Amino acid sequence: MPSTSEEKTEENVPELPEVETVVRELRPRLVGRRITRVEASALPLRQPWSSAWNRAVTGRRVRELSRRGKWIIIQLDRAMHLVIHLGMTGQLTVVAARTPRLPHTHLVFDLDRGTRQLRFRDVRRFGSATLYPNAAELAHSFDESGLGPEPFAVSSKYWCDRLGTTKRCLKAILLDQRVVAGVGNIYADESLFEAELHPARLASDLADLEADRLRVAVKSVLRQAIEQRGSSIRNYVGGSGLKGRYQDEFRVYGRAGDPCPCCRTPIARIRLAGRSTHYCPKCQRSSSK
DNA sequence: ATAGGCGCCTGCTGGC
DNA sequence: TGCCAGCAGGCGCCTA
Repeated sequence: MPSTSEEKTEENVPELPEVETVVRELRPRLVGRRITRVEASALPLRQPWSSAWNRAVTGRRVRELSRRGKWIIIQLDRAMHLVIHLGMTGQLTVVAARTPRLPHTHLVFDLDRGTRQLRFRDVRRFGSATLYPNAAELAHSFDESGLGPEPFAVSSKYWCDRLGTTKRCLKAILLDQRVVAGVGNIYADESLFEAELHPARLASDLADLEADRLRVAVKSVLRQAIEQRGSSIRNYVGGSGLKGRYQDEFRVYGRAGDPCPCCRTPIARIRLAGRSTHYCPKCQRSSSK
């Protein structure tokens, strides 16, 4: 295991592959450790950290780390669950306690004898940390928000049903966490390119074959991104100090004006579902084919 | 049901 | 050189 995990100052855009990478890298550094002290900054995150939670988590051991969509789930003793969302700029790391604390560090958990710390840093504070007393409360919370299935568990039938019964465009569908959990702006664009589908196409206008092409493309793009440890646009994510490499594989995202890797047509950039959207006007036709 | 807009928040960039 | 508008966007909320 690498001995240090330095934090970087730049930002990242954590979607499913980045969150998965964080979970994988933190798991061996966190599972089995006991939280011995908690320190919260004065500035609130999206979900303010309650001082009562300090007492609740102190003394508990970390049992397991998992991921659901873009949510990081830290299971503690007696089924208590600490759930973290990285928002836009969140970073979760385990470091030696002596490591200088960077600005915008909002939560610090001392581990074991205080030689190491779990730190949550978030420049824009779009992230959150929430404590659930048991698994049922957590499940209820996910349920209430309507969080959709994991991309790798989406069946062909579910997907075609969901797409067939909505008048929304494909980009909006992919960004909707209730349809499928974990896809954000980058992987939505990359998946639509992979599937050769125009982001503005109406979901209900797709033939089942086209819809399924998108389902498979999402899985494929996410899987490859996870293999590359996610994307580091201006930085990297995670606890091991290794950069993600998937940003080198982007075929449309952030490449407006660049030649399409398939046909050399300049990549277009439009605004869709309130997000900047990148696509190839030739490979991704707006009408069915 | 769905689109669109806003607010949250900070840091960077480009135009003048 | 300096200033400031614009932009980045996940999510929850609001209105039309």
